[in-house]
Amino acid sequence: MPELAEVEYMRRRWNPGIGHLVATVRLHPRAGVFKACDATELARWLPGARLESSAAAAKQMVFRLTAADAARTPLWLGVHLGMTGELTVRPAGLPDKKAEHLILDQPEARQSLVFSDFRMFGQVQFHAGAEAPGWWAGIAPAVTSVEFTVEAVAEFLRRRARAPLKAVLLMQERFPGIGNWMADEILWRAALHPARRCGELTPAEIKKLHRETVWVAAQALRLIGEADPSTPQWPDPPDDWLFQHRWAEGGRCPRTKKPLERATIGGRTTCWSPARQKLSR
DNA sequence: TCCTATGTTGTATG
DNA sequence: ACATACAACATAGG
Repeated sequence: MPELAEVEYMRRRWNPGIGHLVATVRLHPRAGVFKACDATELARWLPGARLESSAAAAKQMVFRLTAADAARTPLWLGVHLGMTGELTVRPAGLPDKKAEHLILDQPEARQSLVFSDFRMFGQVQFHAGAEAPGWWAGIAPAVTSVEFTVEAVAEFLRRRARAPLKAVLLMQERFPGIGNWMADEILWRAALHPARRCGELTPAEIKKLHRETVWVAAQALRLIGEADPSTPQWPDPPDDWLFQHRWAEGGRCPRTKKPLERATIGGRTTCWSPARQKLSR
């Protein structure tokens, strides 16, 4: 279920593995999570490699390793968590569990790095070589970066004038890392109805949308992304966020105290506060 | 049994 | 070619 900040939190789960060798790799090559890569390449390159560093961008993580060959070939191990993906570090010797698709054993550190995903919407990616692979280098600039400008958002909305706002906020090529709950949170804070057509926003509304996108992403990264990754679950945002109320039966808007509404918009379950977010202006 | 689920992609249609 | 809408993917839980 992870979006931008939860992905960052999950990336840090494997931090205890950095600086240690991967002695063996265990995987189930027929699992759907290996569809986007060649599982035999993983099995060939990872044994003997050292985990050097990791990074996250949007909903994608990359783990950088150096191979055991004479050339110390740089390796890029990508993980996308899909809906139910999870990373854990487990003390060596404990039994494998169901839906664990990729296990990197680090006996030197008496631990294993585990990627599990029971629904298998997640994906493992892999590349050997100095060049950054497309699945990593091609990710759009972060919404917290200077490249994410009001003008870029305005242009993007203009080209999708007839689509509902909610659908467009989920498009990773402009809003990398934004998922279902963040999109609802942004629209609620910007006081924009999720079904509004992108083409009918005023410049002031576009500015507000941009500002709240940056704010929600930055705050989520601070509250969730920087939390202690050894806890069983990442922390939820505070009570004055829509997040805390959007699933509850009879949930109420934390600002207006009026009932929230729910419907499928842009193909996804969407929650908004009718008292704040109006369709017509 | 039917419905839901914090994601992405392929395909059909406009 | 581009924008838009939606089924499909696989599984568990209410």
